[in-house]
Amino acid sequence: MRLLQSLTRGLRALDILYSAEGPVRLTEMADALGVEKSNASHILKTLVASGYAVQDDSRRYVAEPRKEEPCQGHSLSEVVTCKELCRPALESLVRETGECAHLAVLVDTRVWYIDKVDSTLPLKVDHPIGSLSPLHCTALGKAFLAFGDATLPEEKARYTPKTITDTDALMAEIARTRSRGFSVDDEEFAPGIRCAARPVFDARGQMIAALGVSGPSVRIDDARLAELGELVRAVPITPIQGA
Amino acid sequence: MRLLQSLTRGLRALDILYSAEGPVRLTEMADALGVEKSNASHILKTLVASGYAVQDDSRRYVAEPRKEEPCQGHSLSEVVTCKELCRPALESLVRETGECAHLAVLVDTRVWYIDKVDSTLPLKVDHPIGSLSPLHCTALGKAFLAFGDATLPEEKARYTPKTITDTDALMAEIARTRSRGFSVDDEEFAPGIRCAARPVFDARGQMIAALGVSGPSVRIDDARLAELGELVRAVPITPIQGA
DNA sequence: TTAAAAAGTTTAACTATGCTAAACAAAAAG
DNA sequence: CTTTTTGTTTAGCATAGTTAAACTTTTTAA
Repeated sequence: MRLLQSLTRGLRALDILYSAEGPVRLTEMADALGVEKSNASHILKTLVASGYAVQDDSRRYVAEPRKEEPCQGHSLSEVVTCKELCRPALESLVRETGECAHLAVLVDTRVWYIDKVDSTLPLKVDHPIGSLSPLHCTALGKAFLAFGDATLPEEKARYTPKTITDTDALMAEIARTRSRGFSVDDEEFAPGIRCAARPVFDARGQMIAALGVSGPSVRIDDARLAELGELVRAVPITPIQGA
Repeated sequence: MRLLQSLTRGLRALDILYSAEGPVRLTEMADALGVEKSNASHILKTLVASGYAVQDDSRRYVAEPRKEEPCQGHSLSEVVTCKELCRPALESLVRETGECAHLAVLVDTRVWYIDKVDSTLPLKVDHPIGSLSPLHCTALGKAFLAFGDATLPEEKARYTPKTITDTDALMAEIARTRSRGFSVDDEEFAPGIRCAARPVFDARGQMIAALGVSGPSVRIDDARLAELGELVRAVPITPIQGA
């Protein structure tokens, strides 16, 4: 086995840049690597040319933060910020529709309810905050399937006669959701409950949450469900600042 | 300026590994770089030797995730797993003590309540799930200050006459908390409420959540508070698997 | 301001390094 | 078991990478 000297040294230089407090001088680097400064210069220039480092205005070198995936998913901080920014939207939806509104985020293969505003009517839906629901039979879950990067679960449990358990049928439903701009749940998770939901995006255009309105079927016929969908879709949300 | 060929190629190989879906075969890499496979082999071996990649059992290469900060904080998935694993502890504490139990995670400068089990008694504490509270005057927050990596907030608002707003006094309180093994809140956030809390750690030994029991002061004298603290500290929690 | 020193870049030239090619070894497929 | 594919090692030559020295630029000192 033949280890490549210049590559080994270059990677070592990268290590040094990563673990350094601040910017690193050429001479320091040459000393640290135990090579001539001309050589260190070539190494560092190569790191810069490959996008692994940058040279600041005082000619010192800094490691370029790896872009790859800044971390998969959203941080707790982003999620809470989103929750707080979506609150007014939830409240105004409840005011306008009389039905309750929910906010949820994607966690692996389920949605996690992180906020809600209750309906004031005596007959009402109540998914408690902190509860988790499946993706394939809830409006919030379908929003993640249609607009987020959730993957269709293999297992699709049946909760009601209306639950869509066929993969192809669900794919078609998701395609419809995309073109419509909002997702619906027509008594697919719990009998007597209908729901319409939309995606909420972060500053990078990544879906971070789903926001929905749900109520009892007795108050929500097809026309009303479409109306709720449009209202949910149109409700203004303060843009979430990039992290 | 002289750019180093083998270093440039090595960094390009790293890029390919980082952006690849799964593990990369030697031959693919050689093709992608436009070099002989023997050369690609040397490059990859060098990346491995420098700790930038690893070779799996089927001899394919994967980029080693940059260790530095594996990502700050916990993922939603870890948090929900923790919540579900802590549920039995919350329930058993409520059964044993008659008071209510809460679970919270750290979000920036506040704690976020993500689960609770209510007391069955008519006079009870109720921090709703989804709400956020400050660190310096709650038992859950103090647990993060003492056992987690929360930093002491500059602004320490006064909520009750007992709220500790002096930095030195709070530091002393945190030191006491560390040696005691659990934190307490003696009517520092809301009059008439006392609370005892403990940290919950993940597989890496990082604090992920705080778990506490709280009740009305009329039922909780100093001796009872110490007793609750010991109960909270001793309650068994299923270890959280590493991510 | 000027001179001296230090830090960084470029050039030149030699040889050790890192390529290609080919042989060898080890898995995987048939 | 044989064949094919994939990965590793070896050999040897050409060149990429090293050192050393010249040259620039920036910083420090006078």
